[in-house]
Order: sequence, then structure tokens, then C-alpha cells
Amino acid sequence: MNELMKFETYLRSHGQKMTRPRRVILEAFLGAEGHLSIDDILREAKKIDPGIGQATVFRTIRLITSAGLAREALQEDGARTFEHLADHPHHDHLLCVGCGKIIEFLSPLIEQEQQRIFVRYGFEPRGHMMELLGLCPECQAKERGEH
Amino acid sequence: MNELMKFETYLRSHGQKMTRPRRVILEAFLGAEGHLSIDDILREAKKIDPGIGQATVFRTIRLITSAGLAREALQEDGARTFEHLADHPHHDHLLCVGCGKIIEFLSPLIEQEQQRIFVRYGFEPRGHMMELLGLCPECQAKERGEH
DNA sequence: AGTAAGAATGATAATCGTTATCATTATTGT
DNA sequence: ACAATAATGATAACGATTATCATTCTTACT
Repeated sequence: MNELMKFETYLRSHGQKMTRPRRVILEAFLGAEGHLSIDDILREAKKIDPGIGQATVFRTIRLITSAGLAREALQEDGARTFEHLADHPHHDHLLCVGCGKIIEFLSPLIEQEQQRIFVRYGFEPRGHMMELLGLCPECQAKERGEH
Repeated sequence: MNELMKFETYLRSHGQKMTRPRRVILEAFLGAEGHLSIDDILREAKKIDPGIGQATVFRTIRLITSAGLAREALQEDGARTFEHLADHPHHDHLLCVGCGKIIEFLSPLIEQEQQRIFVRYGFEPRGHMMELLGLCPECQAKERGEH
């Protein structure tokens, strides 16, 4: 089942309609990689259909996220960003506080332990957000050089 | 060494001054528990000195966080929140997406693995943020009852 | 296919958190 | 005590997000 069909299924099951703007925004979003702000997505969507409005991107990204096709990533420069989950295995982020570089990693051990924690507290898992913050080797070197 | 002294040390070593508003805001912040928004802190600070301004709370919380006496927590209702680190061992959060309840937990296994990841990528650790999102037992029951 | 009912859209205004500005006040080293 | 300079608080400015609303699109029903 592809992403468009998943989205359509989600919409139907929630009494909502599949429309052209929603299709365009989903297509634009899936076609770009990385952490995208609303305006990034709007820009991509306008390439397909210049008539798309910003408000609809806000509304549609919320739906796409609720449908489980995207998740919110870090805030970057005050604006929320999103990344889609198609053809992109689950991962967490290691962020350099110096230059903003983002490294993706996956730790099966951590994933496993998170499941245990959900079970311990009787929670039904709905997702997680994990960001490690540090200084990358390059920025460490830069910092040493300047002292 | 208490928090006030740590803050004063931090300020001096960064060429900044210890002032009455900064003392008041730190005291108000330390005196409250949980995740506090800027306006929460402002409210507490005004109880001690009604003359405190919101802008100074924004500025001072940034300093307190840089000094390592607080860390940013989840965004709640669009506003950033902070929690102080005094007499409060390090922990992560398990958040119920239904009712907003927050459970604190600590997993030495995860902490250990995070260190390994920093080392693997040559990063100098600066902190981390981990939030598990799920549905608590009560909200699960509520959801089952409504269907 | 045609149509009525209601949802979705896009432009715009409104809101709200955060940051910048600036005249006044407080702090510090001498 | 004083001069130099940083900090403050009020307010304006800004930017992201949400609400509003007239118009347009979808859908279910005929």
C-alpha cells in the first residue's frame, strides 16, 4: 500500500475528503528529503500547483502527521519541521549545537529499552522523540583553535 | 555550592553582572517544580518583586539554562517550558498524548548507550532530550469505553 | 448527469510567543 | 562618590501559527 492510499484511507476513516491540494502537498512532501518547514513544503507544492495556499499546508501537514506518514522533527530557527516516514527507516538524531549538522542513527538497544518502559508504565506506545545534543569534531577543532 | 553561587560564578566568568532581578527570577524558578513556561516563572517572580518584567525573564532563563542550572523541556501549548536541575536527578519523560500527564523515568541503560553514540561519532556531549509519547492506562480505558 | 449539503480552500486578519529597541536605572571598578 | 557600562522594563516589531470567511470543490443522493 503506497503513501497516497494510506493517506486516503486515513481521511476516509476520519470523515474527511481527499482533495487535489491535499494530494499535491503530500506528493511535494514525499518528494523532498530531510527536515522540512511549512514554507519548504509550500515552496515544493507551488512547483506542482502554484495555487496552493500556506494555510492549507499547515492543515494538511497536521493530517499527514496524524495519519502516521510523517513526524515532527526538531524546531529549526523557531519554525517546526517535519520529515516523512516513507522509505526511510526509523532513526533518531544527533545534532551539533555548533553548526547545526544532523546525524541520523539507530540504536536497537535504545528502541528495545523504550518498549520496556512503555510496558512498565502500562502505556500504549505512540512514538518518541530523541535528540542528542553535542559538539561535532569539526566544531571542537574550531573552538580549540580560537582559544 | 548552592545554585545562586553557581549562577553568580557563571555570570562573572562570562563578564555579566549579578543583579536583583536575576536573583529574584532564579529564586522564583527554583522555588517551583515541574515544567514552567516563561509566564509561569514571571508570575512567581512577581510575587517576590512585582516590578519584574517579562523581557527580563526571557533573558534570565536563557542565562540560567546556559549556566547548566535548567534545561528546556517539552513545548506545551506552543510555549517553551523549562525545569530546574536543583535537587532533581536527571530523568527523561513519558508523556500521555491523551491527558498530558508526565511521568519521569530514568534508564541507566539508555544513558549509557547515548554516551556510546556520542563517542562513536566523536561528539562532545552537551545534553539530550528524550520524550516517549503514549497513551496512559486511564486514557486507554476512556478510549475503549467511548467506542 | 444534476443538485443540494457540507467540507475544504486560499486570502487575510488575528493571536501569541519571542526578540529588538531604547530611554532610564543599577552595578562595578576606580 | 563617580564614570563607564551593563541591565532593566515598557513597548514596538517580528514571525510562526491559527481563526475567519466568502468562494470553490466533493460527495452522496436523485
